[in-house]
Amino acid sequence: MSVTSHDVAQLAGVSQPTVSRALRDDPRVSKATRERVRKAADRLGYVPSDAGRALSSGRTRRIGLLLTDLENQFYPHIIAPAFHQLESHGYQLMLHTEVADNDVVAERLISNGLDGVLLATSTIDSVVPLRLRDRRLPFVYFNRTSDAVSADSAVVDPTQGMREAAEALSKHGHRRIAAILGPANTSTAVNREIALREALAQQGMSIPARYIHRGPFDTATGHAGTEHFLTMPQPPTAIVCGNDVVAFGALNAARSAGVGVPDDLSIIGFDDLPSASWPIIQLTTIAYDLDAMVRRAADLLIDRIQSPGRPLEESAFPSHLIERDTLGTVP
Amino acid sequence: MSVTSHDVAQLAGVSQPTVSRALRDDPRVSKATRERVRKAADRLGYVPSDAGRALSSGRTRRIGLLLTDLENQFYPHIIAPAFHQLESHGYQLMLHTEVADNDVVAERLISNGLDGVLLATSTIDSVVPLRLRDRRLPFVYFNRTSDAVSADSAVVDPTQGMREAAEALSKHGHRRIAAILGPANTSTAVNREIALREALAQQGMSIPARYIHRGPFDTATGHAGTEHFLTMPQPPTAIVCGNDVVAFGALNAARSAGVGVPDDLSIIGFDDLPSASWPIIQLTTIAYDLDAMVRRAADLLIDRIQSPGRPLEESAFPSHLIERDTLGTVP
DNA sequence: CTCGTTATTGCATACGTATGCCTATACTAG
DNA sequence: CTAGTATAGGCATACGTATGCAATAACGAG
Repeated sequence: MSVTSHDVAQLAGVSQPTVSRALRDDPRVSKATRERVRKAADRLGYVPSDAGRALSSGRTRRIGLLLTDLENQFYPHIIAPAFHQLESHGYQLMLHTEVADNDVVAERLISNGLDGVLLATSTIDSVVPLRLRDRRLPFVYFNRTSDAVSADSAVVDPTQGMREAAEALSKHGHRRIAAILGPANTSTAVNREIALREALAQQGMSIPARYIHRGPFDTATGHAGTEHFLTMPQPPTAIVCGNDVVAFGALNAARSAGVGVPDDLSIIGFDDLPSASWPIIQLTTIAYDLDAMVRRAADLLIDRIQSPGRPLEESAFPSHLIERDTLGTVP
Repeated sequence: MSVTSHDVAQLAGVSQPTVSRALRDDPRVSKATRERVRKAADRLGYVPSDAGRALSSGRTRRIGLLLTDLENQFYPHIIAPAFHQLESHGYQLMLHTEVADNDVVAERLISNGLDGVLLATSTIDSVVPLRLRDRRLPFVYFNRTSDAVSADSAVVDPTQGMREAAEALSKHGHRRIAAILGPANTSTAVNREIALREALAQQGMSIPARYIHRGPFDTATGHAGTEHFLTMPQPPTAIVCGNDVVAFGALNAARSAGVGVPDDLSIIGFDDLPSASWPIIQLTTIAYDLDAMVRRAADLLIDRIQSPGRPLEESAFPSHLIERDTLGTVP
């Protein structure tokens, strides 16, 4: 049906292995033959089969990216740089998402014959890292980590950003501060909460339990949490959100409720997504170099694939506050 | 290294082909053996290799999705439903993006051994459809089409939406109407322009050349176009945008310039992305059922794979205007 | 008791590429 | 002139699964 390296070999008058070598610029084939093979391949429109390659070489030059869900506005900002960074190293990206059964995910990752996996999703209790380790399938934690299995990682260090946020909140006179946090079984949610509490403590403040709302990192969570806070007899004057997407939900809830931002309510995000700096949004948020973080994760993974024995590398990216229009002074 | 069907066969005391059949519920293997094989497979943690399967069966159960770029805010809304619809049919999704050389893209699609391709990107002059046709690789046009090669397609019919937009604009007293359109080599941009011009003509209006701005379907285009219009001695009172992402750019430009929307300027989008209906945005836009369109495209493709001979199916999804807060009355 | 059937399983092989090893040729050094 | 050494290419085979066909066993009918 389709044209194979054997067809090319026949046309060029060489053996199939020579075709394989010629087209991959193996030094063992002479310049003349290489040219002849190339010409034949072009003429037949030969395209090597990844499946054949994978089976024979044991490598696919494909890398999996595991996300919780694709709907989330945060993920495109991971997918794009990951795709390009991997592409520049000659790797292709395969998307995967969590499904109900954790083991099914692991099976898919394995059956795909991936050379490595970027885990951008792992909850603390996921079995995926275990399964991957058992298979000796290289992987890197991105954004989140899991204590169960150690691996290279690229994450944000929220301490500096949260410290600056706490200082700014204090300086603007905020005392009643709420937080809308991510799921308790994600390292990101936990780390940000810890950093936030410590930073507030240094300012002599704290968050009471009633000012805490938890949920997935999406707009619905931000919306629901903010709505809830606004019905309180003494609503908070500021809300620190688990990430920008949550903060967008908070902004929407405030607008719907007719509550002015930042006059009546201040909102702080985390991630500094491109849309956070849009003139119509101008979200005050904690920023870090997301693109660089993605690229680092990709590089770590490729490096790990090529030298499985090298020591673990855990890189944390610093964060800082970017003040825009959603943080105001308490009257 | 990894466990294969041979290992399972040995443990279960059967031949390798029997393992293959047993695990795929082939009726030719007895219930007893099937159970024995399953047990052995579980015990060894056997996971079949996609590469082996692909090579042997000629099918990969993988489908490619070709996009122009991953940065664009529009694409996540395609990727997610496509991913899930394909998954529900037992197919996996592979992302691909256009790169400088058109032929390189086609080669990748081919070498991947995909069972089919969703073309969400094809410019009118792309060679990709030609290459795919030559390889007998099934594909479906999504959103855009190309005249060079006919294939199943799922697209928006903008006529009704544009008609309603023109009526609404007219009713609100707009006479100076501008448009920020997509690239001239995309069918979407062309179709929307035609529909818009016809609809305006029915209202006795038209768009002068100086009120036309063209560029990629991104926020930068919307921003630049709007900035440009606003510097004119007689700026338009309304801008119809090629899609919502462009409209977001327009909103930003207006805000930056201190121009009120909709008091000084009305803006209309196209797509009705989830964020268009956010309280803090409230974009007036032309809507259609994007999710259904994606699912249709996926279904068409799978159907085409299974019955290559069936007649062509071109489905157009109707559109309509959704009035929100960015369309106002001219003073 | 024999023959035709059906139900199960195994055998052989194909899929397309990569790679270790051997061979043949040409070339260099002594 | 010979032995040693690159250099270039071919041969054989492996990778893991699926599948057409043959083989065996079990079984019932006559």
